[in-house]
Amino acid sequence: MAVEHHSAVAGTALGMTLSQQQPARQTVAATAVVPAFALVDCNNFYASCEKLFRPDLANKAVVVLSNNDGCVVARCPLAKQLGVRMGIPAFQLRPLLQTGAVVAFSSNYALYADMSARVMQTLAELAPAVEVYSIDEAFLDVSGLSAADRAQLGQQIRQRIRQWLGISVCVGIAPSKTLAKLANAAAKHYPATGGVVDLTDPVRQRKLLALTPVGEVWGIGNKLSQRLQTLQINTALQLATADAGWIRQQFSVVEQRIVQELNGQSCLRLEDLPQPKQQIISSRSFGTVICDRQQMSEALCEYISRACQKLRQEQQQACQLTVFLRTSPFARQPYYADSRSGRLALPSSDTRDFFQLLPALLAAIWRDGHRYNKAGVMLTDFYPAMQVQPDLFASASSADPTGRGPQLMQVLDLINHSGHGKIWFAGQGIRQCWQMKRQSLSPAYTTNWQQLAWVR
DNA sequence: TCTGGGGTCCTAGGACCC
DNA sequence: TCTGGGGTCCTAGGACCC
Repeated sequence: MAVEHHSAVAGTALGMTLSQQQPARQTVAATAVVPAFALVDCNNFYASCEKLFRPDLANKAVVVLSNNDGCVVARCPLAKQLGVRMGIPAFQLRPLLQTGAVVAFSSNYALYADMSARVMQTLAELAPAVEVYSIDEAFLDVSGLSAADRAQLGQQIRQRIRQWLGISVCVGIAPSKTLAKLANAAAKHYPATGGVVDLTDPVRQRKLLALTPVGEVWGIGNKLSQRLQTLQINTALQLATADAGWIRQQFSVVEQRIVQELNGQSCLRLEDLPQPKQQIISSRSFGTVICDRQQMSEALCEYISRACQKLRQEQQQACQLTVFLRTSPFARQPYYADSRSGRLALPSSDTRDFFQLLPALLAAIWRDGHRYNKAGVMLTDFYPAMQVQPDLFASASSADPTGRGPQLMQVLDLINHSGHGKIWFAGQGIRQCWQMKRQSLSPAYTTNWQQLAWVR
C-alpha cells in the first residue's frame, strides 16, 4: 500500500524544480551499465479498485476497511481531504458514514488480487524484468535507458495502465531502490511532476533528500527514526551524509545499506524471480469473541486447513506448526496471549498430520474465562515437496495409513478450486459463528461469473 | 460493542563441538 | 606497551515492509 506522506513538506518549490525535465548529461555508457530502477506504485489501490466498478461514487469519499471491518486501510483522495486518517478504527468513522459523506467497503481481496495481476501483466510487457514487490507496487529494471527514454517510459506506463485498467499509478526512477521509493513518493506528492520523477541526477537527489524527514526513508520505521533523531539525524540528507561504517556500528548492516542506497549506490538487486516462502501464516480476528474451547479448536482447524492448502500450492512441505491465540489488547479485561509449537517427525503437507498436533498445543495455551478475539497458526521449517528425505527410523504418518494422502489432498484442492462447491474436515466446524465480519463487501466483479458488473 | 493480516531480515545469546 | 578460545547452529525477539 502507499506510504503515508507528511503534508508539512514545502511542496511547490520542489514540485517546480522536479517537473522541469532537465535534459541530463547523457553519458554514453560504453562500460558497465549503471543500474536503474523504476518503482511503479498504484495510487490508493484498494479504494481505486472499488471506485472503478462504481462510477456513481466518482465524486464520493470512499474508504476500504481491513479484514473484519476493523480499521481504515485505504482512502481515495476525497476521503483524505475530509480528514479520514489511515488506520483509524471503523467505529470512529460512523458519523461520516451515517451522513453519507463517506462510503466504506469491506476488503475484497479477490478483486484486488485480480486487478493487481492485470497491472503486473501490463508492466511485464513494458520492461525486461519486473519484481512484484507488493500487491500494488513493482520495481522495473530500466538500466541502460537515456534520460529521454526513461521519461517517455514513465509516461507510457502511466498512460497504458490508466487506459487499459482504469488505475492511476506514479513512477519513481533512480539508481537505487531506496531512491526510487523516494522518487515515487515525490511523484505522488507533487502533482506538478506529472506523476513521474526521475532522480538520476545527484543534485536533484540531494534536493529531495534535504526535504525528506528521515522517518520517510524506506526501511526507517518509528523506532529507528527516534534513535536517529537523538543522534541529530533528522533528514534523509543527514542520514545520507553520515559515515556508513559508523551507522553500521550504531545500528546494523541494514542501516548501512540504506546509507549507501541513499547515495545512489545500489545494494538491493531486482528480485525478479520470486523466492520460495519460508513461513506461512493463517490468522484472523474473530467476528465475535470466542470463549468456548470447541469453537477455538474449529477456528484453528480452519486456519491449519488454509495454511496447508497454501503450502501445497507452494509445492513445499513443513515440519513445524505454531499455534497462537490472544485476547483483545484494547479490551478492559487483562490481556492474555500465548503460543506453542509442535513438530512432525517427517515434513508433510497433509492437513491431517497438522490436525493431529493441534489438541496438545491448544491444551497447553488455552485458559478458561478469557474472551479471545484472535488466533492463528504458522507453518515453518520448509522442505521442497520434491526433495523430502525420508527418516530411516521414523514410521510413516499415522494420519495417512493408506499412503495415498498426496492424492487425497490433490482431490480436495481440485474440488475447492473448481467453483462448484467446497468440502472440508469436520474439525473445521459447520456453523463457524466466529467468522470475520464483512458487512460492506463489494461483488467479485472480475473473478465470478455470477457477479459481473452490469452495463445498461 | 466496534482497532487487520502476512511476510522478511538481522542480531544477540546460548548450546555445543573441537 | 598492553592483549589469546574459535566456530557453528539454533531460537527468540525486535525491527521493518505493504
